[in-house]
Formats: sequence, structure tokens, C-alpha cells
Amino acid sequence: MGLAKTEMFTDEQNKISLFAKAFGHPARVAILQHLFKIDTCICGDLVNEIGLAQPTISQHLKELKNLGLIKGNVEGTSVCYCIDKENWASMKDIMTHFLDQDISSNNCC
Amino acid sequence: MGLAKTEMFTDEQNKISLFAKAFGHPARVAILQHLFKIDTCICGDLVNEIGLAQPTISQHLKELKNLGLIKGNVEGTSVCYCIDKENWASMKDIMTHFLDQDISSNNCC
DNA sequence: TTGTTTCATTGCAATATTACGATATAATAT
DNA sequence: ATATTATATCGTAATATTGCAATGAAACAA
Repeated sequence: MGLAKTEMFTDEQNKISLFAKAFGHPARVAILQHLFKIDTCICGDLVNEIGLAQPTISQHLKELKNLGLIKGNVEGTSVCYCIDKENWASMKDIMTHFLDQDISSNNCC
Repeated sequence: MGLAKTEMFTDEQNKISLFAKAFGHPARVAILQHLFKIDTCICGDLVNEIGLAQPTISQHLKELKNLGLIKGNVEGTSVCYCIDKENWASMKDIMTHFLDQDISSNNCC
């Protein structure tokens, strides 16, 4: 089907999978890493930095923006993007909680 | 296309996106959470716990196993699954490093 | 052997994702 | 006004993902 049955899962599980899905493409990972490194970044820089076409980058940026992980500010004809730190922090909390699960006992198999 | 151009990204970026993709479906998140909670788990229990059909669960388990995040042990007619803690830990290192990026300066926009 | 149980695999339909050319839009420059 | 620059959106082709019915395989039970 290609359609996840989200209604049978908890809000937390759905939230984790939505964030994870955003990181599920190397271009979006690269965009985020570049935004962290440069702190702020014009969209056009990302098109040069990463090797994908401009509409493709724009599409990836839109997904990240819809999730709230980045913000975009129009500056003349260009758009300045940066990490939304508050939302990044709360995303990090959720993901870290998921990754930090631990079990005391030994491996079963 | 539906095909990510992995060759234009770093190994780290591709690795992050592969792990993230595994967490990009709530059923796989639920499976992993259940394995952590129960420590060890028969495949059939997961089919009951989560509401998806047996072949669907089996498929999700296969993906997690291919990535090395879980292990499966045959026990008679059933199969016992559990987290591969070593691989989980190294995955966690990679993901945490990605999530923990920080910038000293203030928001740009 | 003949079922029975449990899980994996196959095949397929429905939907989602990725990528990009073409085009629209919006700000600025001349 | 017209051109230029930067980005967004649309449309579409190629591929991937999800879900499950049907079936296969493997261990066990009677």
C-alpha cells in the first residue's frame, strides 16, 4: 500500500517516525549539517554545496521547514535558512529518549 | 525517481539516513520499543502486540535485522528476537553525534 | 505419515518518495 | 517598464515503501 497505519500507534511512536523520516534522506542530513556548520545559509549555497538541482533542494527544505526543524527568512531575492533551535532541542529530547532505552539483562540470543 | 543519489554524500550522511529510515515507520519503532521492554520476544507476540498482519511484521523485522539492530534465534517452531546491543550502541553513537550538533551563536532568523 | 504451528517468502496493488524540467513568483537592478 | 536573480511550485517519470493474501518451509505433535 505504501501507507502507514498511523492510527494504531501511539503519538510518541508516530512522532519519532516522522522525525526519523526527515533524517531518512542523505540530502536532508547534509542540509542540516551544513546549516549547523555555517549557522545560517542562503538556499543557493545549499544547491552548490550539495549536488542536487534547485527544485530538489527546495523540496527537501520545505519538508524540514514543515516539520519545524528549520526556519527561512526572505532577504531580498534570496532566502536565508537556519536551524530552529527550540524545535531542534525538543526533537532531540524525543529521539534521545528513544535511543537511550536500555536493558539491564544480557542478550537473549 | 524515488532513488536517492547516495554517491554524492559522505559515508556518515548515508549511514545516518539508513538508520533514520529504519526508524521512519511507527511499526518498527513499536517493535524496537517492545523488544526493549520485554528484552526478548517471540515474533508471534509482536504480531499480537502490534495490529499488523504477520507477513507485514515479518517484513519489518527483516529490515531491522538486515541493519543489524536486532537478532533472531530459532527456537523450535518460533523465532525469538532481541536487540543487538552492540550494534545498537554504535548506531546510537552515530545518531547522537548528529543530533548533538550545536551552534554557539543565536538564531539568525 | 499427517497434521499443526510458526515464521518467511512471493506476488501484487496502493501509495509515497525522489528528482528535475518547465514555469511561476517576488524582489531588485537598470 | 524590462531584465535579472533567487526561490517556489507544478507536473511527471522512475523508483521505493507498505500491507496483505497466498503459499512455502521447518520444527514439532499425534
